[in-house]
Amino acid sequence: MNRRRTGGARVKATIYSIARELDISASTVSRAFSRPDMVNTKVRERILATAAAQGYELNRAARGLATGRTGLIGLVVLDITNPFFPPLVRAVERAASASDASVMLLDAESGGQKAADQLKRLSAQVDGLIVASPRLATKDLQAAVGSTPTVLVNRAVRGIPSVTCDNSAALREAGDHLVELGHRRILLLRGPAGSWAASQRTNAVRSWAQQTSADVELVELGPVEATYEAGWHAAEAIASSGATAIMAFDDYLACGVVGGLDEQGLSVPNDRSIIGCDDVLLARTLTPQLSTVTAPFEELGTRAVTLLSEVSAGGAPGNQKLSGEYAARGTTGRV
Amino acid sequence: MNRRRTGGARVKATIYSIARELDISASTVSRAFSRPDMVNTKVRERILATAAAQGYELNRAARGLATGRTGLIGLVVLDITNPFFPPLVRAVERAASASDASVMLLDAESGGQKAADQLKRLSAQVDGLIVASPRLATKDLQAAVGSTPTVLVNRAVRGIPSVTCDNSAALREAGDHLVELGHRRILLLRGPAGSWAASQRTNAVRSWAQQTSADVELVELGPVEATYEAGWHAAEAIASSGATAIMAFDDYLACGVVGGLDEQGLSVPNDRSIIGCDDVLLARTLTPQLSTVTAPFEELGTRAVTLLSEVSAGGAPGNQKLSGEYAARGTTGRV
DNA sequence: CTGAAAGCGCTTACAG
DNA sequence: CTGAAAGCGCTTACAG
Repeated sequence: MNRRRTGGARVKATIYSIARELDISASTVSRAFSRPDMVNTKVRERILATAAAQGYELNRAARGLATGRTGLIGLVVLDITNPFFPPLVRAVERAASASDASVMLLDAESGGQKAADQLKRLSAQVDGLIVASPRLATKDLQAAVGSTPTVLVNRAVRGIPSVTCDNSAALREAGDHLVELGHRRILLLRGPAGSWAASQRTNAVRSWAQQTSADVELVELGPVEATYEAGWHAAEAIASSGATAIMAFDDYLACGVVGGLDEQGLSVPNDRSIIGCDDVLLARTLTPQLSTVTAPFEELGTRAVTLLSEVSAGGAPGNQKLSGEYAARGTTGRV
Repeated sequence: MNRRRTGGARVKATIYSIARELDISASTVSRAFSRPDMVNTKVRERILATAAAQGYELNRAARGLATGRTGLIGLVVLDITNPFFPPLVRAVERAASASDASVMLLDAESGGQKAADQLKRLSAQVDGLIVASPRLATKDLQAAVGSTPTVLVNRAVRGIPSVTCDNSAALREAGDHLVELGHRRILLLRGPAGSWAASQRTNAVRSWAQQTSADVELVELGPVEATYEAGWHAAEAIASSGATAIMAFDDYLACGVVGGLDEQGLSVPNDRSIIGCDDVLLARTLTPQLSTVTAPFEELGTRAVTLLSEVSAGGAPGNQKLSGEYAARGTTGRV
């Protein structure tokens, strides 16, 4: 057996290969990485140097086995293809890597039993779960999650910490803005049935409509899927509803409505005004730009990661509420 | 110490806890999961039953340590926020989970040294890497990847297998379509400097322009970033270029141009025609829908995963070329 | 088909 | 500050 050795040993670098080369114990090498202040500075430096020379990379699976912590965060999204999720994924990824964790992504593809099974499998491999998958049935969720620390995004389930976005103030403001612009008959295009966010937003708009001093008439349409197509198809009914302004569940849906209204020969904001929610990429690429309620993606992600580490540490944090802000842009005009 | 025991043992389920309960060896339990046909059917059934009863989930990190394969695929994307990536991520995720692997996501956030470091770290934790990050410097890429099996998406680097999309035929077709519609002065809005896909597409359009029998004059603008804003800002120059049609590097950029042209008082397709590339979500949500060259996301993802497993198995597959198709939609009209 | 045993690459309590 | 040793939860060659 003629092992090729060029310069350093060409064997796989481990704490042992480093220890051998330096003639010290593997324990010390291990400590140099896991608890650097426990080892002599000189020694540590030599370890780091030969680690670099050998191209050593810590094997996280092995560490995970020894410590019981994998350094992995499972991130479950409803549908990565929905423009709401990419900015959230990015924020979570950033926050995770800041705390030296990596993220395993699971695209739940709209929930269903398969998603529940995959979630169950995932939950066993990670330190914690961040779930942004509003459609997963609560029971499946609880069952799949088991005892894995979990935090929910934009959804509240009894007993599971969450970070949610309270848009009621912003939606009020949005409604008031429409009133100022002279709108009186306003259509609320409700989001998906069973979506926590959808019912929150619906309630917020309803209560605004009831409490406003103006003589507002709220027409409701839905529930509908939160997709462009759904919005597009709703446009006909919207056009004939007599409403001059639309408050849509989210931007994605709102963009579809704008497209569909165009098909009906109606232009925004001249013929109709519309307001979305979330401020996703589509909101900015729409011409004119969509008036909307912004979602603080960056913070949603950061807080989710922070909450998760609190749960992992044994805490029982409550629900964190962030809030969106109304941004009047190009799709709201005088009646 | 009063351990609570309700029904089954409340200890963590492992192959040992199952073995103990069934009074068999852990080896057999292990085989029941890793190589089921090696164990007696009856025995296997009992194992599976008590595993379910105990809520056992295989610890993949432990398996990984033992086998040297983690069951993890690292997926590196340039920028998850760019609409090109979500469909790709989804396709990869699907294909991975079909072969019982999970994906670890790394958002390279436009490359840079940080991304290279993160990649290096990631590469040590996964069985293989799928890299869709055109900006990562080739050297960094090669260094970070080391000996980890890797496949590139939409980029070709000597010595690394890849799956790319050859759009030249579709771009020719797109060009011909513009000519048919009466366009003669056509502006090529080039993508980012250093992007492999951008140079491919640029070359394809140039060679089409040279070879076409029509009297086409190709005006070039760029390189520019592939973002909405970049497209938007390019619109002024485009408007004054005298070109009646634009072929843009990708859809994202094209949508920005449409927005910017609108700002210039120019409408699409009446005043200008435009064609994008990739067929991302934005292409469909634009009003009118964007004429574009479609990218076969699903296949891109599937093939990448397949290629990766070939590399892991010791093969040295070459580059796989898929191809896009021209889809004439609403943004191309008569001059 | 099954079991005993060694090993994967770390960590960490314990003893120095 | 350092080392020897046990252990994390699996897999697998080897012997039966």
